[in-house]
Amino acid sequence: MAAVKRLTQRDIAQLAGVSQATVSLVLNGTPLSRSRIPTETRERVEKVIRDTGYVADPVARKMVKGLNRILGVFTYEPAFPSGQADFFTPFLFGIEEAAQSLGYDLLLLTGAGQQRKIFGDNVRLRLADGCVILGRKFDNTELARLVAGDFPFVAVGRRDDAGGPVPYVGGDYAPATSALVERAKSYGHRRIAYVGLNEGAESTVDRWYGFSRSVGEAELVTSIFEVGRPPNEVLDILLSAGATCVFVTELADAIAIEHAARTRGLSIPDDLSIVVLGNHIRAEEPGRRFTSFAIPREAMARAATEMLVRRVEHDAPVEQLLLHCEPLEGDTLGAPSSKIKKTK
Amino acid sequence: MAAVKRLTQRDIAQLAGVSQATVSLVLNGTPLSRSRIPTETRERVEKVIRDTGYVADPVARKMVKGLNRILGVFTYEPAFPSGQADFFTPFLFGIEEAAQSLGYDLLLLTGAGQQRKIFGDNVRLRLADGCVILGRKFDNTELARLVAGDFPFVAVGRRDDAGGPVPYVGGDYAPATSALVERAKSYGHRRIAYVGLNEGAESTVDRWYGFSRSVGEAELVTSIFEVGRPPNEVLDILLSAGATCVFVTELADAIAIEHAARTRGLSIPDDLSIVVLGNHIRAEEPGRRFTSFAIPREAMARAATEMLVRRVEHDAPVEQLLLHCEPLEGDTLGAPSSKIKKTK
DNA sequence: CAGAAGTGCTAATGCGTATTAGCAGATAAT
DNA sequence: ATTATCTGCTAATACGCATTAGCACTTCTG
Repeated sequence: MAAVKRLTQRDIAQLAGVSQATVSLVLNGTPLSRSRIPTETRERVEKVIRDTGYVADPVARKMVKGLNRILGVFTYEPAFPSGQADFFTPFLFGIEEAAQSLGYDLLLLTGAGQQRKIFGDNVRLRLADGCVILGRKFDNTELARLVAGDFPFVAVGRRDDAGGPVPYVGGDYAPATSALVERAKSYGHRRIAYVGLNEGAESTVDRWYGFSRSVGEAELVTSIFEVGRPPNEVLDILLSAGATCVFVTELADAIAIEHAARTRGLSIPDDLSIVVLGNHIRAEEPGRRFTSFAIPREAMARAATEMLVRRVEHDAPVEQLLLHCEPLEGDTLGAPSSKIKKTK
Repeated sequence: MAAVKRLTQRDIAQLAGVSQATVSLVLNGTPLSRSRIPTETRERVEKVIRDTGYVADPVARKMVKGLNRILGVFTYEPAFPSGQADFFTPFLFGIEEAAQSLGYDLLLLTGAGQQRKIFGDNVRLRLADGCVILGRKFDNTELARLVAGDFPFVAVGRRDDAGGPVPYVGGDYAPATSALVERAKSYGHRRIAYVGLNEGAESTVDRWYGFSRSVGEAELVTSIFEVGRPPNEVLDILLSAGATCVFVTELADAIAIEHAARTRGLSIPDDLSIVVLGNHIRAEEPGRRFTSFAIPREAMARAATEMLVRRVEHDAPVEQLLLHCEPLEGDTLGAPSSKIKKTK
């Protein structure tokens, strides 16, 4: 309706019959300077502020102070599309929760266009005091620039050095994977397979590292370093290699393999144990519950947010934190059937 | 680590032997003013910029330009908790999509505590250029203040006047409900019931309005204006009233009623048709698909965001938009069985 | 009763940029 | 030769706020 003219401190000052400086002092004066403003005046100003709903312009504030009590959230992939929703939602929830309790608002950076870049001509990121970065795969050039620069940020998920240590909070996938391997071995599995990528994103590498350091040479019977291959084909390879247990990085693959196996009349876990490395999708999925480990997404996001605030407020040094991933019992890992054992 | 002093245009100017104004003009002068700077000078400045890696401080830039290109998102209920997730996620997705394509970032207001108020002390809504408001039920006092004020906002969901017309984008529930009633009647239903609230939130009122204007006096055999009543009790009432078809506003109630009916050996839709007024939860729910209508949540959110930007950028007048809700075929609405027909 | 200390407030300044008005010199037009 | 136009640049200002120095006045101190 009326012109989109933002209220300024000058307007407030005029309404309250004081100067702009006084308004500013009322809003955020030090206890020292505050004591020089009598209660009467302060209340008069505060009333006008309340009545008008005035809030200091964060841009001007940022110009002079540097801080805004706003945290940026940058996601390399669009955050909400349904496909990604189950992946990002817990993170966003955790970030929101922590931000709220720390008194920060969230600036969701929409990535402006097709290419999501932190450093575009839209460096709007800097409006925030700092930034949480989400995504399966990061742009390493940008990460290096961030590390080199002086803008506070924290990554969710472990990141390799990028011209310096990257502050992050991640899931401790390697030991979690190792633990599952040990569990499989203690069940008697001696012919184990791996299906999934073994390089690329750090999270992938960590899983493979944890797996390979616990599996002996003799025990790893086959590995399929790709995702989304036709399940029957995968199953053929597994069976002909005599695998009694398969570790799968992607839940979707695990589901497909399990389905294929059942179709052939195989029993799980008797004829083939399946272990998934991380609960990628909602846990309440109906039907079979895969043996896996939990990824504490909300806790990771909360910790990352708190770490970020530490960096923003106290210029804290770079921290790197890996959170424990609890094993999920599930019902797809068991002792191999004696029949298969014999064929070995 | 130590706060390295950012390069400013003044530094660039000094290095290039020109004034700050010239640097600014080189960076973003109009073709008009640009033509007044000889190539030689421009290239000298550009070289310095390239060599130093200077980037204009976006904060200062915004300061002088006025708008922040930020849209606020205010939700009356916390947005992310899993219970609400299915309700809010499509909206957030739509908002994000539209904001992105329009070049806006999103400021998620974290609501800071238990009571969510727009005009609280620490709600810094006004950081944004405008605001999208989400929620099942609004605070009418606040809405009135918003309407009276000059802060651009758009509500998602129809809203009654609050001291003036409220700009909104909603779902057109009344005709969608009417259409389902007509469909039921054309199947031969003459004894129809209604289960759900009929007053309160606008969306509720619209459903009841659409229902009651299409159902004749004689056809409405009973109505239960409450939610969450024990399903067996509800079913008793429906059956003793001789209803052949029941309209339910809450999916949860519909599920409960359907379950109770099946338990008693009733067949749906033969013995009892069930119509749900709106797909409140994810459509891909396994099992029975209720006859209902689709709520175009993403489209609503997109339209609301676009409307908001229109208001922010061009000071556009208040608009009110209701989007069509497509009927969902489902399999819980069919012709009443002749047996029941006879009992009538 | 002079000086010190305290009180209540404001003018002035700077943050880094975009933008406008306009200056000095050169060239063209009359 | 005088004015008009163009060229190449810069000074000055505004954006909205936080912050410092300090003014005018009152009250206390010795």
